[in-house]
Amino acid sequence: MIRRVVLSEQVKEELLDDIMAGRFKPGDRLVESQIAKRMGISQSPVREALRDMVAMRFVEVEPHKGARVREIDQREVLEIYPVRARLEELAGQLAVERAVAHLDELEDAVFRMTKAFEAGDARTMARWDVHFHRTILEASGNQILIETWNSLMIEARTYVTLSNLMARRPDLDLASWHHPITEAIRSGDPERCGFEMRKHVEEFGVVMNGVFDAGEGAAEFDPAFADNPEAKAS
Amino acid sequence: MIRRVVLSEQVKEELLDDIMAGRFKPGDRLVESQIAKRMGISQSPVREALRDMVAMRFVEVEPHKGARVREIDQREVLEIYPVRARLEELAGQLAVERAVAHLDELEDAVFRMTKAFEAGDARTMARWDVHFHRTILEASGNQILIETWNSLMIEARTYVTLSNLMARRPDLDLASWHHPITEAIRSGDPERCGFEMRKHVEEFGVVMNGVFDAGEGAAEFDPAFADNPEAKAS
DNA sequence: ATATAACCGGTTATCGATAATCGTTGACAA
DNA sequence: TTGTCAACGATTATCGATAACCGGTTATAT
Repeated sequence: MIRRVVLSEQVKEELLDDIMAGRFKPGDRLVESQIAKRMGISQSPVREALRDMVAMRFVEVEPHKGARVREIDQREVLEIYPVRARLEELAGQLAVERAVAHLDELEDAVFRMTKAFEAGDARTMARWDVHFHRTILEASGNQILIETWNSLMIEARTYVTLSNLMARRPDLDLASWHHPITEAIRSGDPERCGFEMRKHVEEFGVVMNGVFDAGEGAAEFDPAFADNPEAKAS
Repeated sequence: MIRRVVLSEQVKEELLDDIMAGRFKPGDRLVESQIAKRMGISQSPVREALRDMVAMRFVEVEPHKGARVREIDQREVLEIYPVRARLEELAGQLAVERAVAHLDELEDAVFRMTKAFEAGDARTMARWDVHFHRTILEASGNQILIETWNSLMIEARTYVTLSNLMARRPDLDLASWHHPITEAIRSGDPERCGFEMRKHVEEFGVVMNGVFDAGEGAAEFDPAFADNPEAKAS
C-alpha cells in the first residue's frame, strides 16, 4: 500500500466521509482501536485524525472517555447566521473592487445552483452556494477573515442545512436570492454590497428559524436573534 | 510525578508559557524529541500538544518537516481588527440586556486597566482589557460568536500588542476608551452599544496601523520583547 | 437494605522502538 | 564552476505493547 500523504490525513478524510454520508451518526462513539483495526493501521494516526476533527468541530472528546460524533443542535445552527452575516457583510465591503473580476464566475455559480435546485440536488446546490460565498470571501483579501469564516465549517453545514430546507420548503428558490449581491458588486458600491451580503445571510437564518419553529412546535425566545426580531415572526 | 490532568495538556501549557515569555521566538523550531527529552516524557504527548497549538495558531507544522513557532506578521495583526470589530459589534448588540448585570464588573475592569496603565504594567492591563471584552462577548449568549472570537486568540495577541503600544505611545490612555461602552450598556440601547464596540475596536486598529507606519514594522512585534519593551529601545 | 470496596472488560494515554522522509554534505562527473 | 546523486544525520510518522483510567458489576461489610 503506497501512501501518498500522511496516514492521519487519509484517516481524517475517510472518517469525514463516513460522517457526512451518515454511516456515523451524531452521538456515535468513535473508538480509536476499532477504527484502527478496521483500517488495518495503528492507533496513533487514528487518534491524530480524531483530534484534528475536534478542531473542525465534527467530533468531541472527553479525556479518558473517548471521541464521539458531535451533535449539531438547533441552537448551534441558528446561532451561526448572525455571526456569518457580520463576517460576510465585512467581506462584501472589502471585496467589491476585486470581485468584479469574478462576476462571471459568480453568475455561473448562481446558474448552477438554479439547475441543481430544479433537479432537487441539494448536495450540488450546496457546493455552488458555498463556492459563491467563498469567492467573495477570498476577494476580500483579508486572510484572517477568510480563516475565521472557514472555521465555521460552513461548507459541511450548508449541505445538511440545504437538504433539510429543500425537503421542507421546496417553494423557495434560494439561488435567485444571490442576484441582489451580484448586482451590488456590479454597482461597485462597498456599502451596498456589504448590506446585501448581510441581508442575504440573515434572511437565510430567518428561514431556517422558521423551519425549526414549524418542525418543533412551540418556539422559545432565542437571544441570538435579539437583533433580528423578524426571525420569530411567521 | 503525580499527574492531575492529561500529560499533553500540561505540555501545551508549558510550551505556551515558553512562547509567551519569549523563550521560544517566532520561527524557532519545536522538535518533538528534544522537548520530550527535556520534559522527561515520551514523544506522543508532545506531538499532541503541538497539534493542539496549531489549531490555536501558535504553531505551524509541515508534514515531515516539523513544527515551528508561528510568525505573527504585521499584516495579520492589522487584518484582525476589522474582523474583531464586526464580531464585537454583534456582541454589543446582543449583550446589552444581560450586560447591565455586569456593569460593576466591567467598570472594575476599566479601573484596574487604568491603574495598570499608570503603573506601566502592560501584562495586567492586557489581562483586564481582555476580561472586559470577554465579559461582553459572554453576555451575548451566542456560543458560536464566543467561540469564533476565541479562535482569534485575542487574549494572547492583546498582551503583545499592548506592550508594544505602551512603549511607543505612552500618551494614550486606552483604559478610558472603554467608558463610552459602559455608558452605552447603561443606556440599554443595542444599536448604540454595538456601535460603540465596533468603533472602539476600529479605533484601536487605526492606532496600531499608525504605530506600524511610524515604526519599522513586523520585527517590532517580536513577542520575545513583549515583557521587556525597553530592550529594543536601544 | 444500603453503602463501600475490590474486580473486570473496554478504552484511552503514554511509552519505547522502528520505518519513512527530509535537508545537507561531499564525492564525482560534465 | 556547476550539477547530479548517494549516503548520512536528524526528525517525523507510525507501530505494537503497556500502564492508567472509566463505568459498571459483584462481593462484602455495616
